[in-house]
Amino acid sequence: MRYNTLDKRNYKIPVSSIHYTALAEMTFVKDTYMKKQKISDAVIHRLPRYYRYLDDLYHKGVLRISSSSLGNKMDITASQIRQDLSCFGEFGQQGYGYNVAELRAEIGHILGIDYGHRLIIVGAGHLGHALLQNFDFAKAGFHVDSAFDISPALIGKTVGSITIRSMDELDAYVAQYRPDVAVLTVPQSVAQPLASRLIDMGIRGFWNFTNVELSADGEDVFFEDIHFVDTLLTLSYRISRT
Amino acid sequence: MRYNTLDKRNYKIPVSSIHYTALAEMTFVKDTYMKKQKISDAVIHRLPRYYRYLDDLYHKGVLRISSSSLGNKMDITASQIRQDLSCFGEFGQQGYGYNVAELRAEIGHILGIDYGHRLIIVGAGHLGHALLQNFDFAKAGFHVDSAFDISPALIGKTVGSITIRSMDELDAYVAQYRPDVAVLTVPQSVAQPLASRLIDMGIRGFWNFTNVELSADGEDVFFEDIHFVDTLLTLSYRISRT
DNA sequence: TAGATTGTTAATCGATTAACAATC
DNA sequence: TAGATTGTTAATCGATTAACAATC
Repeated sequence: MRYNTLDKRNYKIPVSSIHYTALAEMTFVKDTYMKKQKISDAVIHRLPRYYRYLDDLYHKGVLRISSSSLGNKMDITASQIRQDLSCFGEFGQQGYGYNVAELRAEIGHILGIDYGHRLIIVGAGHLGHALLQNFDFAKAGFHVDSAFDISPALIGKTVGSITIRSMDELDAYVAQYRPDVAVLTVPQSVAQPLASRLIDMGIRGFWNFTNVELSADGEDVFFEDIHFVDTLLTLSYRISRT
Repeated sequence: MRYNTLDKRNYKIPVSSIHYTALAEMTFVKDTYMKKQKISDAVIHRLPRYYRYLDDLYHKGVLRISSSSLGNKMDITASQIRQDLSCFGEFGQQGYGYNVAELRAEIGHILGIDYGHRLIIVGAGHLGHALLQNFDFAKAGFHVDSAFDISPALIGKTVGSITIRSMDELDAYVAQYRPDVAVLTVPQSVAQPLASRLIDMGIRGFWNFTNVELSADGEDVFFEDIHFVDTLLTLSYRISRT
């Protein structure tokens, strides 16, 4: 059922025969050689939103949906949905639309939700604490391995099922358990040196809650920044001119 | 010194003679009538980042900067910076560049940082609490007026200088003090009805930490969403394919 | 089957980058 | 002054939308 268009002559091979990671990065050209097909940031940033809407439909028991009715709900064009999805494969059926459960699973898979990523929380102050208490990491397919802080008042404390460890144990812990992602809920001043240290230890993903932009020279590292101030300023801009 | 190009013939009038709010929304056309010149979302979302970099330079004591050196720091083109700024006026000087303090102040002004916006925090659970404790609202030009919760365990408690009020007092409070923005740190299930209620009471800006998209039918209301799950899924996507 | 809806190609629209005259 | 750098117009690039043959 699921096929992927591979070259200009529309020669198709089953998606299942290609490793998924590779799929998003390549497309075949006429001579059947591979060539990188970059997925634009605009598309990538829409994927979680697609997932959110499909997950909602799924839990409401909706079985199928067309690009046009999904577009209505999401306030985007049906064309955009079909164009976006076509970056990753063919998930629909003419005359029918998309099977909600199937498309939800496919997009979840593209997002890596079923990969079993593990993360650590570095900085267990109010914000780190709030994430530990409230945030449903499993919803994004993540498992919280451990949390770290320098404060003696916090070390040893248990939040949910997680016991806060001393920062002194960080290096040994990362070396042994090799988490995929570090959540940075530390003061700004220590963010970059800490990130550099974690990168050296092999961590390649950062969920960065500090208000600084982090850098990793040359390495294959990804930062996802939550810039609270920036979003609040955007809101300030909008309400200031009406 | 600061002028704004107003029509196709490059007739210029001093920026100071136009009310700032209006400036971003209009441009003159040949017949000198006003016409809306929409500032694109792409530009708007870069403004806080410009502010952040300029604020940093300012605090480091840097007096002037050219678009090309700022572009180097920010990893964008000098063209883009000049193009973006030209939406709002002329802030530089040929052969010199931009005065850091002046440009910082101008962009701050465009963002409404000096407007004196007031906000309330609705939901004083872990996340609301963390924001009250840690977040420097003043940095974005906001003042926290009050916080609200339904939990008897929280009502009456003081966090920093803010005493948490009962949700029962919300309507009367908003009617009397008319805050500009509401921070929504409440459970998903109550987010939309609560937002609708606050919109009815005249609130037009929402800093939304719930994972649902809110709607305001027809009204002139702005939502700035912090979708934690979405950003974490974006990170998941990126680390899953390398 | 006929109607609906896909995936994809082509057309359009908008955003980014380059180039350059103006001028500090 | 000469060099540097702006603001702006033009060129390019990329993203969105429209259109439609394929087909369930």
